[in-house]
Amino acid sequence: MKKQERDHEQCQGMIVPVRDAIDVLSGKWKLPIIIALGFGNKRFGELAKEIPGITDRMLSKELRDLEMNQLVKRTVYDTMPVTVEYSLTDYGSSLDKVVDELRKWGVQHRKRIMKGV
Amino acid sequence: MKKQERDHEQCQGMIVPVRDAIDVLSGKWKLPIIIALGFGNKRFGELAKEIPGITDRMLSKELRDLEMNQLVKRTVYDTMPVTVEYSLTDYGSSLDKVVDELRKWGVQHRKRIMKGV
DNA sequence: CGGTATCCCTGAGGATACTG
DNA sequence: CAGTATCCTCAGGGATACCG
Repeated sequence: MKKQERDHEQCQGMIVPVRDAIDVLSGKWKLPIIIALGFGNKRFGELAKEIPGITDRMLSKELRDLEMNQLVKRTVYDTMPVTVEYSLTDYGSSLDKVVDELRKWGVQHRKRIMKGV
Repeated sequence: MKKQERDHEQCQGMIVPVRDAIDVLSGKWKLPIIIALGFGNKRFGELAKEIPGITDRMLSKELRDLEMNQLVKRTVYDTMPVTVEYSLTDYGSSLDKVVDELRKWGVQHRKRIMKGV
């Protein structure tokens, strides 16, 4: 096999899974929600406070998406009025390292921008 | 300071930089382009071949975005007809670990989906 | 070869009001 | 409290054609 062919296959081997990940995590809000839940289970209103700028509508929608992808678990307590608690699943927690690298890069990026490069 | 306040601040300290990163890397195509260039400098047509499904228009637009953010460098060679080569900047290469964690997670995710969980 | 110009459409995301 | 309902805007992205 030629070098270009090897390169091409290796390249696809990276691009395809990364695109799978992007598809699940797409949008402005999913990672912030996952991060917030990483600090402990939270109720709807608590999440809304923790995530700057999100509307109720988007929070509701994104939580549903994350629940469908089994990254987040929704638990309803039969109190009066009802309380609902959101938590990360183990699968959601497996994004830990991704989030951490993204955070580290983001910190460096912000520094760079601030210096006005 | 109370525990909730500490948690809140720590949480913001993660969310804000991650959102900075998301803003720069947003969309379906930027990370795939960066990955492809990680395998070596490439010309427009080579990139188009390497990235499944991208249109010329999107490739052109995304390359401009990445160039503006100094993740990618564009070099024009004065041949006939002109050839243009794209390469990762050092800054672009600094996304290395982010991409790798995303790839690892994506591989696991694909396995999980395939099992039909 | 390495793009641009147009046109178009969907869906992400925002604003506001309302409900059990 | 934990959302829905409704309406709206805009940008991401696709298709096709064309250009130096």
